[in-house]
Amino acid sequence: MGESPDLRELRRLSVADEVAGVLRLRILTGELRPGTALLEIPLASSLGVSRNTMREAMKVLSLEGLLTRSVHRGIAVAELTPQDIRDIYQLRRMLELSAVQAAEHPSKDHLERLRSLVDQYEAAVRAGDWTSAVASDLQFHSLLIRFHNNRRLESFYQKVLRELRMGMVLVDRGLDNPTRLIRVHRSIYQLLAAGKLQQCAAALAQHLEESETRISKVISDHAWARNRMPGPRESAPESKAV
Amino acid sequence: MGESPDLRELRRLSVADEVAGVLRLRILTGELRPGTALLEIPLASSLGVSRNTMREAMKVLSLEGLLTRSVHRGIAVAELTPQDIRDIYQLRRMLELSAVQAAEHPSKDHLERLRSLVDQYEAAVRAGDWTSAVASDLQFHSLLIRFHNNRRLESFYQKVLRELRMGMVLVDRGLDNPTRLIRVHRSIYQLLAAGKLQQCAAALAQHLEESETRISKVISDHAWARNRMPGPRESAPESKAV
DNA sequence: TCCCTAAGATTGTTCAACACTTGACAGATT
DNA sequence: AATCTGTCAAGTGTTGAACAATCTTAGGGA
Repeated sequence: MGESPDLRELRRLSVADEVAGVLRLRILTGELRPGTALLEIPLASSLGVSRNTMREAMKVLSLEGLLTRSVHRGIAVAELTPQDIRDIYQLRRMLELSAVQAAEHPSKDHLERLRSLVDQYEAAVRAGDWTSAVASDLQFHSLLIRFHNNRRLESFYQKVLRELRMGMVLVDRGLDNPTRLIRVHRSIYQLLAAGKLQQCAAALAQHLEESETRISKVISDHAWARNRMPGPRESAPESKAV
Repeated sequence: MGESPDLRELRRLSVADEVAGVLRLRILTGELRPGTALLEIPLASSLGVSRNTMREAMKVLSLEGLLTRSVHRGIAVAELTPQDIRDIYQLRRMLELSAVQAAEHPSKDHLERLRSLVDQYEAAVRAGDWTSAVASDLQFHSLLIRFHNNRRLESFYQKVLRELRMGMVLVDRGLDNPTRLIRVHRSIYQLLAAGKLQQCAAALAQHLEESETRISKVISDHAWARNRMPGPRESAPESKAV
């Protein structure tokens, strides 16, 4: 297929990975809704890549838990069940709270980045750009995990939050009081920067609690259209025996 | 390539996933040593599959962290750095200890499975089957995580332990005192079953400490053959920006 | 010796074909 | 009418061959 013959910027990424990136974005922004079936050939040609490349990209996303594949039946954008929400928030509590409590000597750089994300979040909310607000929100929380100083944990946590983000984008548009969340984030940041780690953890815990309540309510309300695919639905990503 | 025309047992797995399974096993048993370069075409034809299928399988394993790929330069079995060991054991402490402490009301079935793995471990050690011993060992620890009752966490943890297992198989053949580890495992199990969770956690903590010391010593000793690939080596699995 | 270039090898990507599953539909059977 | 069965189309799973892009290596020239 005819490509733009640019050598944009010495790409270090394979086309397949770029395609995975494009799809990931479309899923996370809600442009591709959960449950949507994805056909290999139309999707591949719409992006100007071959079917094999598209398959590689889809393999990536299905391992990330953003797509679910059942053999010979097709691929669809993953859907979050109430159980998924419960799992994810249990992990958030476990990992974010202990991260904050481990933040004895935060680096200037790290704090600065957190503050910047609070600002971005505020700007996005005020601008009404909900997709971008959700992104800043989750990036903020993801950055908290960095206090554990463990790359594996960080990449796992980003994967977890990506799954959540997929649900949040659809969910929170009609949020009653978004400016309140700005204050909450800012206060979490300030307590952290002031070294009041226990208070910070407490604030964070309450924030997570409210967040889970809100999203799990909406998710279970949306459980109407989920009556197809009666087969046993695996909520965890593809995996093999050890 | 000529296949066996059997319909063995209505396979629910794609060939690509089966191939991934074969390679995973070869890596985890140490048949494929860390650092080994993998060529697509020879490997594919040796398993009787096409190159595309082999690529899909390799994509899976590289996302699992068992293979490292650098564009246009090839794929190799991943190597554990001392930093990796540190990360992994930090996670093990964080997740296994809290799991044990959460085991207030263990199910009969769960306890039974743990006990069975202790037995398997003992049998493997006595039989001198080190590969299988390592497998039982890590399965035991992986099963501890189940007390968290969180599928995402469980599948993440299995991935982490797989990375570790790759290193352990090469490492521990000349272990000075393997029967001592049998006693340690058994005592961890017994404390758990007796509900003495704090003592159990303490024993587990010490066990992990010794284990880390032992393996990190051997890993850093083995750091001689690691002088190729001077480029920036990513130890975390492939990932994209959020 | 050092730099440059060309050749070879290997990966990245595309294309076209075929086999196999699945789901749906139409006709036959009761 | 309801159910069963065979057929068929759509879509995925897999293959094999080709070409493009890139890295590595070996020579050749200064």
